[in-house]
Amino acid sequence: MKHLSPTQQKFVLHWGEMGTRWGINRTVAQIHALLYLSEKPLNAEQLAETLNVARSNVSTSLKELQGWGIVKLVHILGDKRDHFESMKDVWEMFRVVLDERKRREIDPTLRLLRDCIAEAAKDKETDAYTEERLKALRDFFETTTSWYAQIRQWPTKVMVKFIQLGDKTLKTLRLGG
Amino acid sequence: MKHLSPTQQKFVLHWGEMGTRWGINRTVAQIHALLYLSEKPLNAEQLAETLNVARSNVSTSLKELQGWGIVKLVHILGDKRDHFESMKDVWEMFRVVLDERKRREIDPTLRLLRDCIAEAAKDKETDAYTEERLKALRDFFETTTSWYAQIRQWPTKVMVKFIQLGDKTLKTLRLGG
DNA sequence: CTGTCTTTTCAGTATTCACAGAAACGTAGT
DNA sequence: ACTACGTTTCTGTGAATACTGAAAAGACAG
Repeated sequence: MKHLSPTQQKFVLHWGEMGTRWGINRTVAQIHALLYLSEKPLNAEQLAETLNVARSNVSTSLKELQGWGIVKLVHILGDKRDHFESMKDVWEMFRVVLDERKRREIDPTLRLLRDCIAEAAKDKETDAYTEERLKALRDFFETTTSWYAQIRQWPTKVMVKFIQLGDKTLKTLRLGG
Repeated sequence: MKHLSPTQQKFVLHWGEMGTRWGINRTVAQIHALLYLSEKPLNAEQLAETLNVARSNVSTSLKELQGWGIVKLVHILGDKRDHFESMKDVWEMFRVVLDERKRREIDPTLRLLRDCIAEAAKDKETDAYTEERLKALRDFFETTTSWYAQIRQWPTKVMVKFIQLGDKTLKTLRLGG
């Protein structure tokens, strides 16, 4: 690493930008991009040098990536420094990120919706229409998360096959059009 | 509106919080929450008062929500002020948001990946491994977006039925396990 | 136990982002 | 064209977030 080809730079910058759009710190996303493109695991110093950020910054970003579960610490023979590598299977990687976002964001939202609906049923302040809207939202999240919980277990190969069927599933499942 | 029930407040605050986690401005998300819960369209002043934010802020936030396509301007008979209402069908709402995020973020990413891959094939600086990783990412986005393009057209009813099948689709489609 | 190398924590600083308030602009009625 | 009401744009301010550099903590070899 250390100096990146223009192509690699372009990707790393873009990935960082995408990160910010989805609520991920730019540097965190850039480090992830770098590790994803790298055949060999990299250490904190290499990352800091390549991206021109402080090592402390790299350290916390790596912690965050490990927290997401898409980067892990590995050791290189004869080198006592920690090295890091990204998960390389794209499908698996997105599955892991989805799992985590579900756990951090969707599940709490579902809990809150249930609480709100229970409260709304009791108190007189909250009008019926609001209650109805909250229930609609809850139903949506319940339906989609339960679906996700099932299909996330499928092996990647099955998943890809399924996805590639696309529209055709409609006929096979006789869901009408 | 003007004063919200504690339940409504709880939801509006949470929705705002969720917004920030997904790269949406907090106030924008709160306004959306309010409109979603409200049976009647609201005007800018009502929103500003209820949320205690400046009208100018409401104005820009409403523009943003209209840009996303989940809030629209309506007129009330005998009132010349603009009123706004949120889309109420949750499935449709998420479909619209997904469409928009695809357009703004996924599509440009896909274009960039294709560019990078084309460049990588030519220049000697970018190693083969990087090229391979970029192709894996591109394949992922191509497969998933083309799937989405097909299923997004399904009527909500069909969609819900399909989702509720969950795991069962596997057997019916004979995709093995 | 000591010295060296590495990672982590922390406090201060910089940058980015959100917001308020004022001014400018638009529109419809008279 | 003027007025009244509403919307949008713009600039300065404040808050949140990201980042750096230094110090502390940890690991290991000798």
